[in-house]
Amino acid sequence: MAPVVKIGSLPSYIEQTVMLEGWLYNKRSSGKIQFLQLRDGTGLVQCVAVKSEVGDEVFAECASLTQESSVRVEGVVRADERAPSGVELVVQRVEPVQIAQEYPITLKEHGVDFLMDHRHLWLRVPKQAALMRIRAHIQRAITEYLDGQGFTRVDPPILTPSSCEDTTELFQTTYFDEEAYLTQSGQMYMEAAAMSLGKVYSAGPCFRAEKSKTRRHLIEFWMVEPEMAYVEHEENLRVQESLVSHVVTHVLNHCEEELRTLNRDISALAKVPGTFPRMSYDEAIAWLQKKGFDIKWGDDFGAPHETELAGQFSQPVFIERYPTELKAFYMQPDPNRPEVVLCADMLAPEGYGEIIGGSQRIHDYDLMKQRFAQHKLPEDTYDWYLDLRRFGSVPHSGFGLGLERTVAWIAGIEHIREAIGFPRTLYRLYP
RNA sequence: UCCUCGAUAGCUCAGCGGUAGAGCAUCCGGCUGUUAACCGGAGGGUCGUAGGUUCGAAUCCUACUCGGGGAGCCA
Repeated sequence: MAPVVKIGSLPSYIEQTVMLEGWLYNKRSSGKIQFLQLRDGTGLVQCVAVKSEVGDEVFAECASLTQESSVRVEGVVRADERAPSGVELVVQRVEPVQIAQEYPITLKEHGVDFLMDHRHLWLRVPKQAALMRIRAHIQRAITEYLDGQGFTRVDPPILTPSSCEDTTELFQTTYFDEEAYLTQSGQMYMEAAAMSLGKVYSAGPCFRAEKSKTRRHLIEFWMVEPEMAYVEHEENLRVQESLVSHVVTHVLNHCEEELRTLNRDISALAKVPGTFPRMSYDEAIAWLQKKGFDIKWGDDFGAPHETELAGQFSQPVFIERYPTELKAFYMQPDPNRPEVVLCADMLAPEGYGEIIGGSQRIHDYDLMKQRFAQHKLPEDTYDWYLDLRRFGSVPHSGFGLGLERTVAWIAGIEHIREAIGFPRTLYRLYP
């Protein structure tokens, strides 16, 4: 019995007899020769069955295989310059595992709606598989980096009693006799954990019931939220640029094949690692005004503004110190200019928009209490959050990195929905 | 919520007032080096739903349903 090996490792089995276990990606045939394109999750290889060599029975078995049929194939590995991957398998024996019915996703074009309805099958095509691998590598690079920097992963709850901000965008559910909501951010819990462990992060799903229909939005998305005690604004930004640089470098080093499958412009990614450019909100407004945009100090940026701002740079850019009024209640005011907060958004280049939002948090009890009143937040549900300012409060900072936006940018895809296995988009809960 | 575009064969689309079409997929036949293989043949349709205009509607009008893209908001 020939050893079972993975397609990705075939180059080290030249002239040996091996068994492959996979699925038929495509088949081309003539009267007396068939080319079976087999995939197994590690790669794609062409298996050649010649009628005069394998005999009528095996040849007929090959002919019976339909697109996406599962099959074991035994044969001899052969180096061949005509093969895209440099190797082929000369078929000796095939063992159909299951003959697939007429497969819905052909090698031709399909519309978004159809593909989304068949997401469970769409994942099998090389491009989607490459995206899942890149996503996994990005997650690995993130946790590798943070773990290496002394962060401790702490998992916040998914079911929460109330929101971090306002409640209109929350998915409501019940918790026995109480109202409960699906989390839209683990940040407040991370602040609590940081007061115990110093540097912490979470990496998990967030849910926002926003009626957003754009290529940058998902209803359920994954966010990485580091939080650091005794860390102020400046260091917060350095951690962010260092993390993102590490992630991009990791993908460049580990996902060359996947990036090629996706036709990603690798030279653009290679320019990313390093120190990122910065603009203050003030500078950004002035720059936009000079460009002819009708915008004044105190206005928030829209998508066209962000695209224009990020378009100046080949690296992600920080836009920092936004007006206090525009930002979340927990953000620390700049001590020299209380009308702005010590925050920054990181905008990805090439028009991918915001991938990180972060800030230094308010650590003063009285100021936080005042913000609660201004934002009419119910003190009973947030009392534990105020406790963090009652018992050994320290300056601290953190940020949230949108995983799918980061994947979409690094992979160079058009739409964020392909950056997650089973996307939840507006009005789509299937499959 | 608003703006905008769309819905015709299993899929991608053409047809835009006068007999329902093509490519791919499927099935049959041919082909010993194919690369989304190719060549020949066959089957396949309540033209999203409901109403209206008209001698006649896939085509024009209205409403609805479902979906795409975008805005706001955000990661």
